[in-house]
Parts: sequence; structure tokens; C-alpha cells
Amino acid sequence: MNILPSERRVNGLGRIAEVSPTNVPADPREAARRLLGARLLGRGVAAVIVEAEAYGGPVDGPWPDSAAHSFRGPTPRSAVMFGPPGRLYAYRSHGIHVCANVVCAEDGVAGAVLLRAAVIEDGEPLAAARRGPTVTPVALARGPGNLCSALGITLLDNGIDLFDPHGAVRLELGVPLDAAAGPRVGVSTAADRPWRYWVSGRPEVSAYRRSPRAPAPGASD
DNA sequence: ACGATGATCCGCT
DNA sequence: GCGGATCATCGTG
Repeated sequence: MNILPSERRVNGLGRIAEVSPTNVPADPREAARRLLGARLLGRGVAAVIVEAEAYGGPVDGPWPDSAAHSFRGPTPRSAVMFGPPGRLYAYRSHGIHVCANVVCAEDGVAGAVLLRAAVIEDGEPLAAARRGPTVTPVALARGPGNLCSALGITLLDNGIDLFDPHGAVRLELGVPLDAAAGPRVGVSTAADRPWRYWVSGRPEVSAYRRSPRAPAPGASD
């Protein structure tokens, strides 16, 4: 029920200021777990991450991942993924939505974490204003596109340093949390790989949907 | 230059 | 559960 142990809580959902490393594990799977419970501060809204997915890189890298944008090497869109860790990789999905990743691998290596859902901790009226009048509180930042919308993250933020204390969008790590794990949402390849992590029981976690293009569960790929 | 394809979302049934 | 919106991106020719 609680995101953090009760003695660490602030405002029912909070986390702690003194535990705020400025880096994230290089391995995208460890980084995704580590980002659960982290606080994302974006343009008047604070939100605690409760769902994230790990993405690797090309076949010759440490985490070959055919589902990653970086799989076929750097392109103009995916260039940030090959840069230094701690940066924001923001991309447009389906022409409309913006999705946010935290680059975790070392400079020159592709590896990142897609932020999929968060609990609005502060600035809920602003998040609601961005999302629209019919959206319920648990859905404000449920889903990667909705999360960016609620926090005011746009493509213009692509490449910013999330650990810059003066940045417009910032990240503060929290205490490590237990994570449930399962397959990633909507990927048509590597669809069985359990690289999606979430905080059990949180209603803000998005629903799992398998890509209709993915092979039948359990088929080799 | 063109066609296929989405790391999605929302509304409808 | 299903399908349409909607267009940038990327690979291919």
C-alpha cells in the first residue's frame, strides 16, 4: 500500500531528501528497479515513479534488445540514448504522445529506462489541468504518454540532464523498493522478456497489453 | 520518394 | 476486447 516504509513517508506518498544519489545503475534492468520510488519533478508537479521498463541496445552491446529504439545503432532520434547517463531521452510515439526515458548506460553505450507511470505527489491541480477535466487522480500519470503530459515534458526536453539541480525536469532517487516484474507493454519483439517493473498493488500502474504483432507467448524469438 | 510501423490513448461495445 | 486517430521516423528503392 505504501510506497515507502512509514517512517520515511512524507505527505502519505513521499520519500526522503537525504537519499538522493546523482547516478543510476548502468544496467537498464537494475536502473529500472532503482527508479521505482524515485521522484520526478517537472514544471510544478512532483511524481513518484511506480512503473518502468528496461531497454537495451544493439547486438554488439552488453544488452542486445531488438525492442529498443537503439537496436540498429544511433539515429538522429535515438542519439541521446548513446550519450552520457542521467539524460532524458524523449521521443514522440504514434504521432501524438511523448514518452520519457532515463539514459543509464555509460557514454557510448545504449541503455535506458522508459518511465511508464507515477503517483502525483504534489501539484495535482496543475497535472489535472494539463490532462483534462475528466481524468481521475490515479490516471493522471498512468501510461508513458500521460506521465509526460501531466509533468509538462515535451520533445524540447530531449537530452537534458535530469540530475542537474537547476534543470526544468529533475530526478531524485529514493530508497530501493521491491518490484514486481513482467513482460514489456506493446513490444512486438522480445515480447516475453520480463523487463517491465512496477510497485505491486498501485492503481497508478498501467495495464499490460501484448503487441498484436508479437509471436505467441512462449514462442522463441 | 514511399510505405510500413509504431515503447499510445481513448472511447465504444 | 477492439479499432481508429494521427504523423514522425526509419529503412528501402
